[in-house]
Amino acid sequence: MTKPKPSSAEADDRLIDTAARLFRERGFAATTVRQIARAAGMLPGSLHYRYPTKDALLLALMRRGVEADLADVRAAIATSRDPMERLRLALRARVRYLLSRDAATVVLFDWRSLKGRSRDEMIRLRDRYEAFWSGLLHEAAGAGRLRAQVDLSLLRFLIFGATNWIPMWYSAKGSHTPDEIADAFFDLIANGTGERASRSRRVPRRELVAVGG
Amino acid sequence: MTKPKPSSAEADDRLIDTAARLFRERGFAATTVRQIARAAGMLPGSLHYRYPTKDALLLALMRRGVEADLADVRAAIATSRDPMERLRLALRARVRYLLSRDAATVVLFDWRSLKGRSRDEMIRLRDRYEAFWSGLLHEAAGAGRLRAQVDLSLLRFLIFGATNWIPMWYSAKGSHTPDEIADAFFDLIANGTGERASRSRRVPRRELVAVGG
Amino acid sequence: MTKPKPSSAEADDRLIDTAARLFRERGFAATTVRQIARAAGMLPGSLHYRYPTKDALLLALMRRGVEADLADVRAAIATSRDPMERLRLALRARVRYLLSRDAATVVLFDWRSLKGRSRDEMIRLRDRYEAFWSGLLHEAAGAGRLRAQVDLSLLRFLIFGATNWIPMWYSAKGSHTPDEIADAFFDLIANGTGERASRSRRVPRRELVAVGG
Amino acid sequence: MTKPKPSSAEADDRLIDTAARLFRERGFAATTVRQIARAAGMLPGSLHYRYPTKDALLLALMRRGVEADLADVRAAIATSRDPMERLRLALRARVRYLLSRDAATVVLFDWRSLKGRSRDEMIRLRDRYEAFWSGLLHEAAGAGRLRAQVDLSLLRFLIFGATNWIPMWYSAKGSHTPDEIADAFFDLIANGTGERASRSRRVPRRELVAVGG
DNA sequence: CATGAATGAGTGTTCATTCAT
DNA sequence: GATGAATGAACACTCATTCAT
Repeated sequence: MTKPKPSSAEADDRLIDTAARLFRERGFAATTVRQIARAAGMLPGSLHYRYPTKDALLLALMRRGVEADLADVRAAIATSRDPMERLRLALRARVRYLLSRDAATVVLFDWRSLKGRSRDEMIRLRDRYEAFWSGLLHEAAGAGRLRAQVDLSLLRFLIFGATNWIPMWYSAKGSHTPDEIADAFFDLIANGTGERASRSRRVPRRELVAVGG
Repeated sequence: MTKPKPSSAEADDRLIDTAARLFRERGFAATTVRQIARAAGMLPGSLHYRYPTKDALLLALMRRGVEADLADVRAAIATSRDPMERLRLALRARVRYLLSRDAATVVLFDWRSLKGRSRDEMIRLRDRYEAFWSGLLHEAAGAGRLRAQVDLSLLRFLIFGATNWIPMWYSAKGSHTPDEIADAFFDLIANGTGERASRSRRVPRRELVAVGG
Repeated sequence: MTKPKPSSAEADDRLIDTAARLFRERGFAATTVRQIARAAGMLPGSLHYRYPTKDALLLALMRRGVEADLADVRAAIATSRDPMERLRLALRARVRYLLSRDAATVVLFDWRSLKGRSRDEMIRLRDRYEAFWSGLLHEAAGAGRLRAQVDLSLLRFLIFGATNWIPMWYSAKGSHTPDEIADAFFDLIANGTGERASRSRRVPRRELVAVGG
Repeated sequence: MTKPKPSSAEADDRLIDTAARLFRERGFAATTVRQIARAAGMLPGSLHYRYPTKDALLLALMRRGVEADLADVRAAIATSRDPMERLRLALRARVRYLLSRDAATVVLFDWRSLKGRSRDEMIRLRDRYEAFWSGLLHEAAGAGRLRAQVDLSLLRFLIFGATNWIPMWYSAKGSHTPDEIADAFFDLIANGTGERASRSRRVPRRELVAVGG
C-alpha cells in the first residue's frame, strides 16, 4: 500500500524539512539552493518548480513552523484550567517544540532574511504568538498568581529569551530532557533563586521547596 | 587640534563599527563587503587592505567585542563584595553592553559564520566568558544566597538566554532603560513572580505545589 | 542532418579549443576566463558550469593534448619496423601535432601554471612521453644505428628542444611544410652538417672529430 | 670601502635580478609586483619609483639580457678564426649564458607579455641576434664546412630550439656542465648520430640518405 | 628621494533563477 | 509534470598603480 511515487505533498515535506535543517545549521543566507536540492535528492530546477524562489521556501517553512508551534502549545494547555499550570504546560510544549523542529530555530534566527510582504507576514504571526503568551500571563496575573509589581511585558521577554536560547546550547546527549529544562526554568521564574524560608523568616514552606525537585 | 586626516586606527574603528552595524542588521552572510566599504566611505580594495578577508573582519570585530564585554562586566562588579549585588551589577553591565555595541549581537548570532581556527578561538573566548559567570553564580551559591536545589548551569543558561535576547526586542524609544531591564530581570530571577507577602500569610497555595509536580 | 543545437560535447570541445588558442597566444595567466567565455560564445557562468575552475580547464586541455599526441605518434610509427624510419615517422608526427594543436604548445609552455596534483599528473604524463621517446632511441641504438658515443639522453633533449621550439617560429605562410621541417631536422641530426663525401673519402679531419670530444 | 647605502644603481640591479628570477620561476603574468618588491626588500611604491610600470621593468630586464648575451657570445668567438670553432665557442657561450642568467629564460618565454613599442623593440633585438647567428652559419657554409644541402635557416632554428630548451630540463645537480652540453650538441649537429665507419664501409644505406630528402 | 596607505578596475568564482525539453 | 543545462548579475578578493607625505 506504499505509494510507488512520492506524491507532490511528500516531496514538498521533504524539501521543507531538509531546508529547515540546513537553514538551522548554517543560516539562510549561507545555505545554497543547490545544497538543499541535493540533500533532498533533487535538482535546483525541481526545487524551483515547487517554490519559485528561495525566499518563498523560507516563508513556507516559517509559516508551517509558527502554525505548528501555536497549535502544539494550545493543545498542551487545554488539559488544565489553572493559570499557573497552564503556563507551565505552555512552557513545556514550547521547549519541546523548539528542540524537535528545525523550523522553530529558523523562525527565531532567520526572520531578518525575509523582505517586504513576507517579512510583514511573519511579524504579524509573531505578534499573534506574543499576544497569545501575553494572554496567558495576564490570566495568571488577573488570578492574583503573580506579584503585582511584575512587568508582564518584561516577564514575557524574559521567558521568550530564556527559551528561545535553549537551541543554542541544548544537546540531546546532555543530562536534561526538554521537559526538565522547561520545569526548571518555570521554577526559577516562579519562585526565584532566593531561599524562601530565610527571607520570610518563617516556617519551612515545604511545598515550595518541593517545586523544583 | 583634531587630526586633519583620519588616522589608520580611526579608519579601522570606522570599518569595524560599520561592519558590526551591518552584520547585526542583516547578518554576516547577507552583508556584502561592498556594502560595508561603501557605508564606511571607502572602496572594497581599501577594506581588504586592512582586513584580508571578510572572515578576518568578522573575527577582529568579535575579538574586540568579547574583550570589551568581559572588561566592562569585571569593572562593574569590582565596586561591591556582596555576591548578589555583584550579580546584579554584572547583569546591568552585560545588558548595557549588549545594547550599546553592535558587535555584541554579532558575536551572539553570527559565530556560526566563523570557520576553522577563528571558530575555535571564539568558542574558547565564549567558554572563558561562561566560566566567569559560573564563578559569579558559585560565589552566590557558596554564600548561601541561592536555594540549594538550583541547578547553576541551567540558571546560567536562563540568564544568558534572557539577556542575549534583549537586542531582539529592545527599542531605544521604549519605556525601559537598559539598567531598568537588567534590574527587572534580576528581581524576577532572584525573587520569582510569586507574591511574597501573600505567600507567607495565606493558605497553602496548592497550586504552586502542583506546579513542580 | 546537422544537430539543431550544440550538444554538450560540442560545447566542451569548443571551450577547450578556444581556451587552447588563447592560452597559446597570450599564456595561461594572462588570459581571463571572460576572454575565453566570450570567444567561445558563452558567459563566465557557463564556462564554470563545465569546468569548475580555470585550472581545471587547463588540466583538461592538457590531458587531451598529451593523450592525442602520444596516440598520433604511436599510430605514425606503427607502419614501419625499421628503427630509424620509426624515428623519422615519429618526428614527423610530432611536428605535425605541435603545429596543428594549440594545446600542444600550451602543454609545453604553461605547465608551470598547474599546481598540486594537477602538476604532478602532468609531470607523470610528460615522463611517460619522454620514456616512450627514450624507447625509440634505445631501439635505434640497440640496432647499431647510432654512434656508440652518442648520449641518448642529450640526444633526446636536443630533439625535444628543436621540435618544441618550432611553434615559436613556424608560420603557415612559410616555405616549409611540417613534414619538410621534420625531415630536415631528422637529416641534420642523423647525418650532421658535415660533408659526407669528403669525410669518408679524405683525411681524418681531426678538427671536427675533436669538436665533439 | 663598502657603500653605506645602496646606490640607486645597486637597488636597480637588485630589482632587475629579483624580477628576473621570479619571472623565470613563475612567468611574468603570474608574478606580482608585490612579490618582486618584497623579494627585493622594498615596497611597491619604491619599485614604481624606479620603473613606472611592470611592463617597463620587464623591458629593462630583457634589454639588459639580450645585450649581455650578444656581448658574451661575441667575446667568446673572438679567440678563433676557424668558422666551425667559432660556432662551437658561440654555442658554449650561449649555453653558459642561458644557464647563468634568469633574464635569458625570461627573454625567451615571456616576450609575449610585452605590448606595443616594447614588443617591437624586443623583436628588433631578437632579429639582430638571429642575424648575428645567421652570419656565423653563413661563414661556415661559405668556407665549405657545411653540406651544401643544409638549409641554414632551419639549421639555425634547430640550434636555437635545442639550446633555448636547455633551461627547461637542465639541473645544476645533473651530470653535465653547460660546456659539455654545448659540445655534445655541437657534435651531434656537426657529425650526426650515424656511425661514421660503418657508413663508409657498407652498402649505400639508401633509406638514410633518403630521409633528409 | 622614497615610502606605504589607499585605490578601483578587473579577476576567478558563485548561485538563485530560467527555460527548452 | 519535472528536469538539468545554461545563465548573468553579483560576489569576495587581487593587484598594478597612485600620491600625499
